[in-house]
Amino acid sequence: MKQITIYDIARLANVSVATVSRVINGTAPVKHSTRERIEALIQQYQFQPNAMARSLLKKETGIIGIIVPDLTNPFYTEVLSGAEQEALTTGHTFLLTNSVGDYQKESQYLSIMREKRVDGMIFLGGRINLRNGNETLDQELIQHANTIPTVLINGTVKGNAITRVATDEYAGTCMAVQHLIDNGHEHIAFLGGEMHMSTTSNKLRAFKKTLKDAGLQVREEWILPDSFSIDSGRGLMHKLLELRKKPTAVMCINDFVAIGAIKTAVDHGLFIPDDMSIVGFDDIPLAHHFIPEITTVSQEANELGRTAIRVLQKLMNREKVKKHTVIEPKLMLRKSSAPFR
Amino acid sequence: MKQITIYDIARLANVSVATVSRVINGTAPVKHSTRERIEALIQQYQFQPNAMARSLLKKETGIIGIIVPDLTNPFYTEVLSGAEQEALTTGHTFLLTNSVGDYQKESQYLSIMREKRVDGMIFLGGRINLRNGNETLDQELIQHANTIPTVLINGTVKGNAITRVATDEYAGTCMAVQHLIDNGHEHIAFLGGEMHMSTTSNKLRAFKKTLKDAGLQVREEWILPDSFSIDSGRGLMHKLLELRKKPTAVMCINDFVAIGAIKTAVDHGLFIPDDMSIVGFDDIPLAHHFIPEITTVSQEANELGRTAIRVLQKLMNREKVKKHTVIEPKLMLRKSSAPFR
DNA sequence: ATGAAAGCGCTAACAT
DNA sequence: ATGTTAGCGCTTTCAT
Repeated sequence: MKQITIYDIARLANVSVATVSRVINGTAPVKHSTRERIEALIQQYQFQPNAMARSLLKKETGIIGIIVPDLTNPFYTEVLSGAEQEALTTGHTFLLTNSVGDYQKESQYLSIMREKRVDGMIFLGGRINLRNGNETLDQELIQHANTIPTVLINGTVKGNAITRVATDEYAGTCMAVQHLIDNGHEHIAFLGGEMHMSTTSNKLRAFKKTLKDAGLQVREEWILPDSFSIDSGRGLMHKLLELRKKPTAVMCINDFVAIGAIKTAVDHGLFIPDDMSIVGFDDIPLAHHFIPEITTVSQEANELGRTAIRVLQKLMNREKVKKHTVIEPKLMLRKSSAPFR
Repeated sequence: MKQITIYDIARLANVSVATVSRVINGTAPVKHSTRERIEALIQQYQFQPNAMARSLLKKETGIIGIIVPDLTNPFYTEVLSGAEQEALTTGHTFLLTNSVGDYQKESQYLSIMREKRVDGMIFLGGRINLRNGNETLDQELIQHANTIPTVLINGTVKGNAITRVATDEYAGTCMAVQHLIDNGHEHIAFLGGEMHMSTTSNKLRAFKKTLKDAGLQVREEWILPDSFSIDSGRGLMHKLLELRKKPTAVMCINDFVAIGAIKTAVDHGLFIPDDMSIVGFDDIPLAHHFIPEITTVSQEANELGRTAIRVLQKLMNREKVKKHTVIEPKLMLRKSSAPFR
């Protein structure tokens, strides 16, 4: 099954490879008759130029490398989907890798991207979400970003050395907590997240600040980090319901935790939102299909992905870009939150 | 930012490029001292061989092309995730494209895969799920599959000309419907799906057959195709509830439709499963987190992805493979179905 | 309008 | 153990 090359076409058409190249790329005028002869041959033999060979000298691959931490998380796939739509406009395709948040895999994939000479890179999750960063990991990433145009989504590295696009999680959390306060809630808990992740500390800071500004007390026993999963939400709500003094509203680190929390609350005979208001974060598609529909903060995931690619495209064109693009979150008022009483 | 090449390293180490190539690939013994010298240089300059150049003569890219119809659909990402894990074992990376079920995009992406000389291809959705196929589209795909090892997931082309891996949707549907019958339901509806898709006709055939074998009547007004979305499920349940004679159980084309159906039913004051049993298909992660947890047929999406890659790996190694690998579905008994009355 | 030939960065015979 | 060299399939001067 030998692949047919430009030489084969040239020989069959009785022209040089240069001429064939010209008709393929339209880089120079070619006599009508010979052009037609060549085009017919290309059609007939289903000839497709070898992108490797071309990339080798053009130094462009048309590929954007993407590193995501979890392909089954709807938030990331939504970002991916937006990015894909935008990348289409410049004909770029994705080399996709799934790091599972494993730093070693991230390193491995960074190498692969370099070897394959991707035109640009998008990085999500993992090392760029560490609360205190990690010198070595950051250095490695920065070095890659020096060779390959790179955009970080919802994260950063030491010294904010790499271009990034991010939702304003702090503002988003403030909006959500304020919404609860405006509804008369004075006893509000915070559920989920891992303390060593920047997301968690950002949201928690916003949470505390908003309570304080409203003159409300921050009760440490109502601040329960753990992780980001539905199961985590279930367990945490369990803990909350065992407390002597219970909150009337709960802010969750994300929609998964909110779903878990609601499930457990419902299992315990509570009515949501009548007995307790619960709000999430992310606005995954499921959030507005769940029963009850979940009040949450939209990260505009699709837009986040699109924007990241737009910024990356500029970067690849050597245009000037803002080091930091902020996407404003939106509060999505739905059915899992209600006025107190 | 000129990329450093093997020539640069060779010059700096006072050896020939061949020697450098040898230490990089370990293809021949190199004197300890020179090896160390070279390795140090590689480290120092962060040299990474250009995969394009290598691929050009090895005729291997280490890339598997994937065409999916919808990146935001949890079923597909679950398949993708399984595939990714398996591909990792042979160091393959994914060139991912999102066809949105658009045949023209599929064609475009097929071309890209050819140009980029991917080592293999996985194809999901779109043209391979057409009930009656499409001569031209099939021909195109078959032609590509002749050059590039290709595996179809849950679909086929004319004459089953391409290797495929698929869930037994027919058997899965039979299991689910039989489960309803075993629970005393005699009035069962079928919701969702588009009639021109093979999935729909396969499941519908199974549905009718199972009812008939149980001596039950198939009522055409209870067979309501439409599409595969949550909104579709909502609309269809709406229609169902307007009927004079209502079913006591519903088989849905997939979990999305089931979710929509449940939502509408609940909105209308029905209790699920007490007033009506509803079962889905796919077992997306959400299915067992929904309230109520949804009885459904697991497609073993992760396993489906893994298997497809395993088959593809054999294909790429020119090993002999079965033209058709079947994945057996599993019935997941949960809370959205219950005995009649 | 077309052709000849150099070169992109690497590997693998073939020599030494 | 190491070097020389011929490609891999293409684009792009530079000639003609």
